[in-house]
Amino acid sequence: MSRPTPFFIEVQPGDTRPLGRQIIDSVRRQIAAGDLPVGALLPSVRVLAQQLTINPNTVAKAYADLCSEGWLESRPGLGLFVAEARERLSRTEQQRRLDQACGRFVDEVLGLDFTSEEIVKRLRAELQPYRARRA
Amino acid sequence: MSRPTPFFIEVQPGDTRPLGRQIIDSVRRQIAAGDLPVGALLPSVRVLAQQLTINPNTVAKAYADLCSEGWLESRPGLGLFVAEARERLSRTEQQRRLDQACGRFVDEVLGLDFTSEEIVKRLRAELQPYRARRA
Amino acid sequence: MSRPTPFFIEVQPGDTRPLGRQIIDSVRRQIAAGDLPVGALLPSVRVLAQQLTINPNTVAKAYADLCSEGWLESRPGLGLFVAEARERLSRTEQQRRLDQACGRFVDEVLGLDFTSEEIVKRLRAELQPYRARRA
Amino acid sequence: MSRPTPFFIEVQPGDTRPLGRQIIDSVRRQIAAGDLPVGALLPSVRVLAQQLTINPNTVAKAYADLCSEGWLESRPGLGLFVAEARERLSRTEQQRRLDQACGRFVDEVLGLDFTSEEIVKRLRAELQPYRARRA
DNA sequence: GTGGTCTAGACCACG
DNA sequence: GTGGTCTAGACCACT
Repeated sequence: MSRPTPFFIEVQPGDTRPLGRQIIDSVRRQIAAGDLPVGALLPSVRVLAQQLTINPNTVAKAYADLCSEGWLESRPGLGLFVAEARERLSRTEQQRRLDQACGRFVDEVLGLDFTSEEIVKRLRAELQPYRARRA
Repeated sequence: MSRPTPFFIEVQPGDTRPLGRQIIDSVRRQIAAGDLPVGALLPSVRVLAQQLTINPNTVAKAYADLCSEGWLESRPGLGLFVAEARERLSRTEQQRRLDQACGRFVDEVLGLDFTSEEIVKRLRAELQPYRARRA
Repeated sequence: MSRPTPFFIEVQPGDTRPLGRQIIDSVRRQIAAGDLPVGALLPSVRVLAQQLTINPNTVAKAYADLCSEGWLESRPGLGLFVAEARERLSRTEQQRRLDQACGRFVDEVLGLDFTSEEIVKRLRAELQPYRARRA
Repeated sequence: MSRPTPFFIEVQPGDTRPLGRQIIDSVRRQIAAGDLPVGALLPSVRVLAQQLTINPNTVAKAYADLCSEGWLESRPGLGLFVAEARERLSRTEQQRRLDQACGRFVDEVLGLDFTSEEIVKRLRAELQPYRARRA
């Protein structure tokens, strides 16, 4: 019987993202980096809510989103587990999302005085840890 | 006697960004790409609003934001003009914004089945046209 | 459980500045003087609007400007907070703004019968309370 | 018979002040610095308007304001001349204007990372040329 | 409850 | 004609 994997999320005071987003992004990164292996059990809604001193509804909503995105799986009565990696989105949908992300990214860095190469280099560093799902 | 530079912007129905954001992003890209040269006169608030069939205040707000970001300059009674490029933000602030943009970008592409190289290649293509302000 | 810091702002009838400007200037001074510490929660848009008997949009606009200038930070659903101080503008941009402010100031005091020393003395007094961000 | 003193005003493209303000400020500075001596004849409204390629109404309005502030004097049929220096405003009114200018100035330099001494030093330099009216 | 966005229409200063 | 300010009221997402 697996106990919840040690699970670290902190709500950063300086972070302006909505709480739910912070949880989702954090879990996704930990899974993608391999820190949360497939089959790992996550802390329950109420435990995590208490730990972060936030509203349980916020946690439940974040978990639900992670399930519908295919990162987590709910086994009723047992809890939430990290799901097997699987292709969920069509190729064209994935391409669409990549395009959209690239567009937003460029909009955000447009006025900054960096060369394309500086930007790409910085981005590579950020991408580096997350190879788990592809290998 | 400078007439407004031909100026193309369309409000895409499928675009989820707020209207004002779409205007801001479009103008910034056209300036950064060199399509709107320094000193160019922009279409008036009322004209653009009518052209896009949106509320003039929405346009005015977008223009105002572009002014405070240093892309445009207002001449009372005359109109809005593309401003001289200048390095407005401190180096550390620029780095902070690049970091933040990279973080958001990775959060968006995390579950997609692309290699880092595929992602970087796609991004390079998106960045390609915008060298004006740096060269 | 932080309640909004007691927050005093009054719309002066004799003040010719736009309402939004009065709010912005007042908040900036209170932050710079240390009366509003980092992390302090500001009164909500609706509450302040009611307190000043002005339109909520006017307050929202002022708050938004303070955010984009880096004085405040928005946490969706929670409210607006005094942001960590950070050097946002480049040195040359800061110099540019100081030059511009000096120019405007001299234009305003030109014809008044004060010596430079009288003017400087008066200005020192005005500057005195605002050392918080620099010290 | 005095001919118009050589008189230099340029409308700066980078200057965002209204045209009328630019004229007023420029004339005041030239008088206060002693470059335009008492009794000097200014170029006529239509000449200056043509020289700057702006609307004569704008020039006329600027000249009228300079007259009502006591910097210029109109001798009907002859033209506009630099007026004798005289105290036009009450002491309390002068004090009120100085206070107001100091307030605005501080509002403009608040977020900049300069010490009071740096600011005062920069301002002294700007004030330096204008002693004519007080001596 | 919070802020964010958009619409609609008024009034002002500037040219 | 231009942009800038303010008011009024609607709808959305987040907590």
